[in-house]
Amino acid sequence: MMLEKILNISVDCVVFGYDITSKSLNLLLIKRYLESNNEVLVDDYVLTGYHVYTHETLDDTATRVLKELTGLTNQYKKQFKAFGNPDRLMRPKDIIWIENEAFHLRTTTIAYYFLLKTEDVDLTNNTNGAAWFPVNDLPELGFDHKQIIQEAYEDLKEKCLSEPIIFKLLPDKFTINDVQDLYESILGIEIDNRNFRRKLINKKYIIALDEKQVGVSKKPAQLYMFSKDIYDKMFQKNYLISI
Amino acid sequence: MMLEKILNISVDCVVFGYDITSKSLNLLLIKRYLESNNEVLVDDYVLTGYHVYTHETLDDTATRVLKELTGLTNQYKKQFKAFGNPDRLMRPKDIIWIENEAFHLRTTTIAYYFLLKTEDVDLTNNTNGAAWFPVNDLPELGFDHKQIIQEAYEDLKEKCLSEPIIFKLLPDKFTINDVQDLYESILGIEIDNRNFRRKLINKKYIIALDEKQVGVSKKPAQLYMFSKDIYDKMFQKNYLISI
DNA sequence: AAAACAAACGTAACAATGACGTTTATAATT
DNA sequence: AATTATAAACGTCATTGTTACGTTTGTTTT
Repeated sequence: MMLEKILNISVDCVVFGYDITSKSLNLLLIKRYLESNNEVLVDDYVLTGYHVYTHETLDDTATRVLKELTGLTNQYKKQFKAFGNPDRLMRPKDIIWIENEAFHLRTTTIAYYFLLKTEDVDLTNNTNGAAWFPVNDLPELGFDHKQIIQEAYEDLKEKCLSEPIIFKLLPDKFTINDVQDLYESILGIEIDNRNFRRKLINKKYIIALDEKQVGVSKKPAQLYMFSKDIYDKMFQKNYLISI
Repeated sequence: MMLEKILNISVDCVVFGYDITSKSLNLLLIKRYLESNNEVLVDDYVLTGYHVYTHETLDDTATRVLKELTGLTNQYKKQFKAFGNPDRLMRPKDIIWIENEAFHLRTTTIAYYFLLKTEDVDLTNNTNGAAWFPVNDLPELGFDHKQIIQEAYEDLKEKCLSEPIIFKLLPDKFTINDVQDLYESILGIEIDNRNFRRKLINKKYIIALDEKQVGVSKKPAQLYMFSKDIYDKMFQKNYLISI
């Protein structure tokens, strides 16, 4: 018998974290493990997510989910797509009873991604098996979360070319090479350091600080910061049509 | 008494249509009018939309909604955002009864936009008061549809700069000036015709036909077509970082 | 034949990018 | 204290893409 389905809405969060030390762009995933009668039913990783409380906005839900997992608030957040295929049954065995009728629970998820620094997240007291994985070396993933991650990553690749969101992944003070390393990690390309350096230094919103790197055993690099104020002020749409 | 809300999912469609004759970018909206005891309760326009059938994908729903309104299929379609504030009560007076408990129906909508030609839509037999409105001269809008339209338009403005979606709004055969007029309509800017012309003509995927305009009382313009095949083949990501 | 119109052409100035050699500042090593 | 390794920083040149604008060409209307 084919059961009717009722709709449910959740939010899933793709949490990107950059580890500046290892120059690795990572994803925060949650371990899922279920066994019954010595048989392993589920053994994989999933995104963090939760259903939408009735009085929350979708953004509220995403913010809450991130906070519960990492303790962090005020991180860069972007809603990038809704996934709602009819076969998205989060718990296929579960049946909901309404008015003596049985329903499957069909879950549509609104997917967000976050950009933050791995060093800002403390996983030591974490009880749900959360762990970081490099985006290019992910474990087995549950549900359709592989696809969700893929689409989030594509969106990130595109957006980082035209908007200064890259600085959400970096500490407040960074070197030019930090930025280059990050672009190379995200895009999987190599960039000429001399040209990239000149390009960034000439931007008015990339501000040289009175500080240099400390604790390095070579010439310490100049530290810079990104000024969102200046960026926003000087940024007028130039409408470059590049089709 | 504050009722609990239950969740519902719908799809709303922002239908952009370009009228090449009047050079106007339009939106297809539906008249909403309700009165009771000679009192006008609702008198405005809304987007077309419908709730998601349980066995449909979200894309299916959008396709169905467009077909029911215009008869058209295979038009350019893009899911651009989900809107799900808790105060989105589509029919505030309506109450749903489940297990002898009363619920408000909270509707989350997955918003799509379509790009097509007004001339492809036949509204003469239409019964639901659908009509075209220039994007810059919209009537009073119901629900939060003004915001949804605004965000769709922003997305379109951005996307048309980097992807050749503009040709979805034009007939198969067009002049260079047609393309320029459309860009000027969408972006609200003026473009130097000579440079724009050269730029486009030099693209390998803008193909000159063996035809010229007919029925014009001046020098007939060369007709062109857009080759998606060539575009896709020659388009390799160049990763231009332009922050 | 002349006027009107818009497509099409040419060229110069400028800005952005990319490739690559050279110089400079610092820390570790000897 | 001198040397060396390293990477930041600088300079130059070629190429490409964009913008501005004067000029020419082809067609239709009068």
